[in-house]
Amino acid sequence: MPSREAPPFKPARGNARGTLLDAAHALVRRQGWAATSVDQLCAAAGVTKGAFFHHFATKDALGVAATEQWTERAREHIFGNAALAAIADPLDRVFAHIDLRLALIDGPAEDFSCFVGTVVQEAFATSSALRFASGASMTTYAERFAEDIQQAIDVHGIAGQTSALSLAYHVQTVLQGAFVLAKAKGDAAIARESVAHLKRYVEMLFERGN
Amino acid sequence: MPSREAPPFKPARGNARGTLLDAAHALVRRQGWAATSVDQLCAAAGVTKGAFFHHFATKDALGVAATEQWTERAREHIFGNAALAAIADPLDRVFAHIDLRLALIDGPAEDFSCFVGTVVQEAFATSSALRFASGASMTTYAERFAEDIQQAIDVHGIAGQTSALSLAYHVQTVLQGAFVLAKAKGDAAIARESVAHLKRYVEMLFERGN
DNA sequence: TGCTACATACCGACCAGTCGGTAATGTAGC
DNA sequence: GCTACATTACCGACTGGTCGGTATGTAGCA
Repeated sequence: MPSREAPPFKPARGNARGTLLDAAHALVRRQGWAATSVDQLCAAAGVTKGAFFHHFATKDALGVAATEQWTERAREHIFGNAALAAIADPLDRVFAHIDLRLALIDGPAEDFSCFVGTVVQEAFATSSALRFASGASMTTYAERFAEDIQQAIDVHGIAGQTSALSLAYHVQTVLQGAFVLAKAKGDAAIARESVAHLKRYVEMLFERGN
Repeated sequence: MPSREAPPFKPARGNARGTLLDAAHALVRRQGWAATSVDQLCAAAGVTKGAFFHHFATKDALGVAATEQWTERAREHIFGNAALAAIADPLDRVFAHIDLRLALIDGPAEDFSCFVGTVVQEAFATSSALRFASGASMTTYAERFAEDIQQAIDVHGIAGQTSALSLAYHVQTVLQGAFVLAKAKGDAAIARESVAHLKRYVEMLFERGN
């Protein structure tokens, strides 16, 4: 018999904040920002309302924190992907990036769609804090991706006067639009098809494939 | 003195339904579906709650009707555009279509963004009625646009094995994504840039321009 | 002892939806 | 062309429940 009694189902003190952010990512992607209540978030995270408002001053503040965490996770999973980062040729890396995003589009839309895009679609006009955080998230991703694209341009050249940053934003646009179409059609295939068009466009710009 | 007294500001019987649909298009595009309450819709339309539930059984039912009206309006404004329909060469018509969509992207996002995309982003998993209506709206637009694209392919040919319908959906994807990016960046310019990328892609597919 | 990390109970505002009623608009019979 | 009745369009007070947020208390750790 241990001197300590068995853990009496205490929900582990100290991680309420992180659990709430995870719950936000899951619930908001499924049912949107406004339709997700603080009570629902607390129930999903297994914490009480007191814990919620201990960590976040308002629901909006949680949204901002969840957006920042989402951005950080995206950086880790996509730009931190070891196999992808190991690719020497920057253009190969750009295509591998697109292929990675394509591969992630599978199953129900609530699992692959973007938390940030969902939030900003609803809140851009009514919450400047959420609008600003969402804009920063998109900018961070695009600027980081533009670095790879610029390297590819430097090595291989590109058709027309396309800028790396503009192309990076276009990739984001296609992904965000693909999520919307997938939700409307109830099918991820339509989203993958659009990303395939996008990939072909980039191939054409770099005069590769064909 | 007329025998009839002056009209005592009666809000014109018989158009409550249409006014509510217009209010829905405006309010939902600005603040999203869930954040738009029935009371707000009534206030904006200048009708009472009694009128609302006389015409629509539920809030969802109004959403379905507003989606159908949105689809019809899009058909009129875009495919019914006289100058566009008069273009003889189908490929010219396809480019004029894209240019028209590009020209509409101006001012605040709540004025050019898509009602259907906004609704389905929030409601796809929680309201099958709204999901279905949104899917039908997107399908209607894409299938109609694909007719023009198919004619262009028949006349001019196209690179690769691209299908007209797939390309039509891709155009829609880029537009929907452009609306999301415009909201996040607080700037329509980023949306126009993506549509410019899209136009260049179509030009390359049809080996035109450059 | 004092601070952090919660929990519990509660608040007024607002939510979608209901319901009994009224006024305008057909419509059928004579 | 007038009455009787049916139908449609609309009104607004009301309901049970949920909303975001607050006030106060407490358990665990330094």
